[in-house]
Amino acid sequence: MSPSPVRFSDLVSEQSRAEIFATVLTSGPLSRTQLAQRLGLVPSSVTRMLPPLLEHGYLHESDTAPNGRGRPQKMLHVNPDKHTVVGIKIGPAQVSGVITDMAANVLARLEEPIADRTPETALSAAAALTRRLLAQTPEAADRVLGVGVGVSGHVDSAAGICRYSALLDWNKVDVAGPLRAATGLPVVVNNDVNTLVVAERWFGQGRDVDSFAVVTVGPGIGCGLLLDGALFSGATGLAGELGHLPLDPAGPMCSCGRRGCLEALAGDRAVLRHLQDAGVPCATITEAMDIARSGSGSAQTVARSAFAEAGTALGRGLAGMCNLLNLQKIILAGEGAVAHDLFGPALNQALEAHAFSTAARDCDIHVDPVTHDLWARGAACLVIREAVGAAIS
Amino acid sequence: MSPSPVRFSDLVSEQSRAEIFATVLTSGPLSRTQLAQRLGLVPSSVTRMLPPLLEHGYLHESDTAPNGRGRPQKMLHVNPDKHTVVGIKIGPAQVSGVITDMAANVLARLEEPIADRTPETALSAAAALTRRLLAQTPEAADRVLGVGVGVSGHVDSAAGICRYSALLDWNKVDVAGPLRAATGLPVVVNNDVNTLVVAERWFGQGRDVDSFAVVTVGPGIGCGLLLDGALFSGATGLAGELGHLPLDPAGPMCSCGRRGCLEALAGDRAVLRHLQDAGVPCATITEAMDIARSGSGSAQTVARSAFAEAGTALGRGLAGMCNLLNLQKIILAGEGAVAHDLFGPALNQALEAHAFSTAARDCDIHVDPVTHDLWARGAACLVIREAVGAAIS
DNA sequence: CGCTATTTCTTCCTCGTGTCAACGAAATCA
DNA sequence: TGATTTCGTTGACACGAGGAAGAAATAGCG
Repeated sequence: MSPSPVRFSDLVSEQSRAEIFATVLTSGPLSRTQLAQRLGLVPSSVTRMLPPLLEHGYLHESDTAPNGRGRPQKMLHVNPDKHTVVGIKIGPAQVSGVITDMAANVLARLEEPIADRTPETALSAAAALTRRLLAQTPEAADRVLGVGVGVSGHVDSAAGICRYSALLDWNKVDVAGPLRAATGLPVVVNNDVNTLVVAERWFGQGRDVDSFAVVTVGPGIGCGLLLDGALFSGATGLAGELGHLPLDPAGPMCSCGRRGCLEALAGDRAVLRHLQDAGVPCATITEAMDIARSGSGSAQTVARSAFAEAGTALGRGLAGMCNLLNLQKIILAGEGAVAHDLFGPALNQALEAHAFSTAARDCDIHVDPVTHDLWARGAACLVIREAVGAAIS
Repeated sequence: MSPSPVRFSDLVSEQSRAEIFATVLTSGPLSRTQLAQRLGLVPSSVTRMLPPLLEHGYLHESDTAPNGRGRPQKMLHVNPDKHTVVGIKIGPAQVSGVITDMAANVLARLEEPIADRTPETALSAAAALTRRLLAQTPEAADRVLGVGVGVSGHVDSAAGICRYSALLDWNKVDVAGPLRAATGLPVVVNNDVNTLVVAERWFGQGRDVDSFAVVTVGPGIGCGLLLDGALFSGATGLAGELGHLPLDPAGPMCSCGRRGCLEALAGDRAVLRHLQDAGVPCATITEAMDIARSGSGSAQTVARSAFAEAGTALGRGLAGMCNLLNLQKIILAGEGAVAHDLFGPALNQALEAHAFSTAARDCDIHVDPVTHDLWARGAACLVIREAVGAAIS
């Protein structure tokens, strides 16, 4: 039942071929000349590299399109159906998965609540989900390159393990091993926000941006970094812990035990606490958004100021990050990003106020419309990235 | 009088030759086999690349040293006297310069107070200093590779201009142009802290560290970053503005006009303010150190707590940076680093308290004994780096 | 002393990838 | 129809890298 993995890397072994593929994949249809320019090569080099990619069907040539004067260009584009990829996101209450083609188009999606967040439960759910996804789309099953997994917390990507996750209460959990054994497929694991970074870099808002951050807003504040064109993980894979930036020595207690972390000031819990302190009954962040958007009277005022306060804290945190890293773009994602209408103005104001020199002006803030399978799609990108030899990202 | 610049890069044009030179330069004498291992090459490749470097005298071969059984190794080392380099640091009240050999050994040093900090005054002082340095060491003058300049503030290294410097009150000042015209030498400009980063990476504490920061403590808080082995400057060269990390919304006003920046909490001025508020008369930071170290009674207590408070703020700021970047090392430098005995314990405690997971344990804090020409020596390293094609750092 | 083992370095070959210059291909324009 | 323009290919060549094999220079040992 377990399909044999296709060795994409055998065909696209050389660095330059992988780069050609990656460039065509992310930068849409390109003529040979355009491709050469983008890669800093001379056209003849591109010509020499192409045959294997075309013969094996990784790239296609479209009909010639007249282009004013001169010989028309033959556009190259990837054949998205050549391979498929599975992406899995492991959350504390559910495991969600997608199967996508090479362009990260979702072909099928599944989701499964899990009874507890033990590694055994989560990983067997992930394996089951993978099997069901493959069974559901048999035409994709024999072309699967591998499985990408996004896990919240401190992930050692090379070893395929999760070192520590507060959200999942995991400690040194081997993720790649069990999944590889259960599915017979190559498995790539990374931090969940890093999967978003790769996805944005390849197919999203980070396509032509050399330095950006993806900041997820929700129960916690997460952050993934792409610096000078490369995913940045830090010395031990811990980079991006924006959520625990100390912002206020007199601030509220954070779940990590310290005072005034960004997460304690701008996470869901901070908004809810603000409402409760003001005597407005409210249990979930969705409810808080409803009150702020369409509530009435003082409850609405309180709710709005709760989100504004969170936005101010987030703005100060992002300003700190911009000061330190001089990013070109920050992409706000995650479940909480839908409340951007509520915290956005305060965020921008605080960012502008605390950013040094041109740091805020240099940095675009972009809100990514949160689709439900964004996480899993990001995880799928991990495998595509791995397959082309990390030529990009 | 102006010596003709030697085109080092013409001889060491190829990437790999530059890498060989850089590796021998920074990693001491190496045999061909060791060199190959370090560069991830096979020994024969090293053999093939060496002849031009040896012929032109950039590298020397020492006598064979018996090495137990087997053919003895012939060690390679750089010939530091092959070229010389000028390093200039432009400060608000003085310009200092050094002339060094290829190993950044200082051959001569000069310093000149400047009457005002206008670009004209500072740059003509820098040019004069360069001329005097070369006149002073005629044996070095005909072998000068170029001039490296370190300037505080926001520097566009590629364009050779200082975009903005609060300390110097400069705005879009062309630094490289006038100096090149006045000296007839190639000029490399960068942020002053970045020159320290390069120096540490090449000859100092960052030699084998892939991700570290140099944090300068003094009137202001500066920071230069080396991330994943490369100097990180950010999108517009502004990266490293650690000094204006917002740490306390209720904190004191910063010179930048905001409240609670790290610089306002941990810079020299913060310490002095603390003393003044407590009624201890004290004009300079050196005086404050004296009081804290060898003062008496309540004045000493106040001074000590002033430094401790600064250390706590710095620790919180560094914790934020560690959380975000998961650095392997932080090197404390700058004039204020000599007060490490006074603020160090508080710094470490705050760092440990606010760092997430293993971020603090993963990160060594190192204090660099501040030598007087550290800055200018760093600027000299800029040129060496440029000459070898930025093969390292 | 001569032999072998050992380590270092070199020589020679092939391969992959890049450039350059010249040519062929396919359209528009006159 | 032919000139022009742009795109792509072909073939000759350079160069860095790897691999196999051999030369160089030592220590140890009978």
